[in-house]
Amino acid sequence: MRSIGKRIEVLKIIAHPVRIKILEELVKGVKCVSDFEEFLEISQPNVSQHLTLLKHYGVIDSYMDGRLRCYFLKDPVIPDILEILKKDYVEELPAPACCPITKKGKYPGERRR
Amino acid sequence: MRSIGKRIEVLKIIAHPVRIKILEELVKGVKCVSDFEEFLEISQPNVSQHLTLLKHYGVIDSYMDGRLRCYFLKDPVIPDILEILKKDYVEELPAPACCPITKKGKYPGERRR
DNA sequence: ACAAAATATTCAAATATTATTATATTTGAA
DNA sequence: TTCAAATATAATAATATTTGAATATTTTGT
Repeated sequence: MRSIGKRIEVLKIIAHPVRIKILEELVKGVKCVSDFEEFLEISQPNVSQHLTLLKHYGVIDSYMDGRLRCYFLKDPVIPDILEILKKDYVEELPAPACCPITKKGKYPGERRR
Repeated sequence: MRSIGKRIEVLKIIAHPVRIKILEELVKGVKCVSDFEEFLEISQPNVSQHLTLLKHYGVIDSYMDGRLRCYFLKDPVIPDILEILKKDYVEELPAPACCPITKKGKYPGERRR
């Protein structure tokens, strides 16, 4: 299991529009570089760069299949993260009750912005 | 509800060790700046910068309570993300079966690294 | 062995992020 | 209304990220 620090690193790495798209494809199944090149609208070298980065952080892995390099998901956190990104949150969290006690002590004042 | 792009932005913003610590405190309840200053080992201006950033992206919100500025969680995605960061994943995702069909066609070759 | 297809690497430029330091603002109390 | 506590802002310097362009590598079929 990854340390909390490593998990935060992974979170940072996947928090990129192109890489999220890549991962959304990979949860559906294996894809090779030229498959991505087709539906992401970026250059082949850039596709490779993103894939290499994801692989370096252990998010995905790959194998050769003939001439094609096929990528697949490895880190089990990914499906959970993607699910949360799509989840329907209707409300904000409830605002806290007035004037909670912090370590600095409770103040009686009215709330202001 | 946020767009997918905005959600990815939020993901990126929270993917920082200090900001994760801040959020882990805030899921427990309201905290003011000097509370954070105490247990995060960073300067007061830096604490404010992280809090301001989180607030700017709508992750947290705040109110004045006397002299203290109190921060609290706003974005409902945060508890879910924090839960995932702590979740115990025992295994990697299963590797895909050999030689799936990609858009480029199925290759018969043996797998290689 | 050679050529072509598929993918990776390298480098540089542009941009973004981070933490530090110094300074400013805001608030309640005296 | 002045002072001090609490917090915010601004400017800077250091570092990291991102992309594009050019080039290199790897693999299979011939």
